[in-house]
Amino acid sequence: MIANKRPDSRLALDPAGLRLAEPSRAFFRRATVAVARGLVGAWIARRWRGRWYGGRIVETEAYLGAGDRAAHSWAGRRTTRVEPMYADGGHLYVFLVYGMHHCANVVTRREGEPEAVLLRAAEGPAGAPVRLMAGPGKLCSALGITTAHSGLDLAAEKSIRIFRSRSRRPRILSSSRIGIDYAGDAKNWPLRFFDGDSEAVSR
DNA sequence: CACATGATCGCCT
DNA sequence: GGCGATCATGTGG
Repeated sequence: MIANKRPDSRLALDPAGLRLAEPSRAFFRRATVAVARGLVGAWIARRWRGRWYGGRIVETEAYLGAGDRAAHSWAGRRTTRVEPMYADGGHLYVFLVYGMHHCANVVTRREGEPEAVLLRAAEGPAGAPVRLMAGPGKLCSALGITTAHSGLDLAAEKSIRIFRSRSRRPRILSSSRIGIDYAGDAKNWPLRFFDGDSEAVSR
């Protein structure tokens, strides 16, 4: 068990409400764009001291590996930090940006194929501030996710999990990705996906 | 409302 | 030594 940052208590979930189809390894191994779309509307949940906390994902971005200038694995870059991106689909890749904010990614494809989906925003359960997780750094902060969780296997570990929702499919819109002006032509690729009806999408 | 800035550190050149 | 897959706060129009 990883005993670090505590999740925001307002994100407490009823475990009974988490009886949703849990993505299998095969779900994460699919094409990265398919996973990025499939994660919009899914739930991310973390268990801390025996209780569950989490939210419904409303915004994601796909990062396509060695050929994607915006990806940390661009040109085959492989450092200790990025290593989890090279793991099998379903692992977690967490990194620190600007020296203070964490960003959580779900690794896709197979071992040796460094692609991932950035979790950019989520909305908490009823009662939680709508924009508490409206941004990748805020999402990690609210759930207490840090680099200590990087490399964790979502399909095997029990502390952080992804659940697919049974409710209505969201109206998914797309756009170019945020904050990657340095990425050349890749900056215009339509790899950001979000729930067009959510108030928790980042701005 | 639209910028502009500071915080803070690991990775890359 | 520069800058980033960010965010909160401050200024000015």
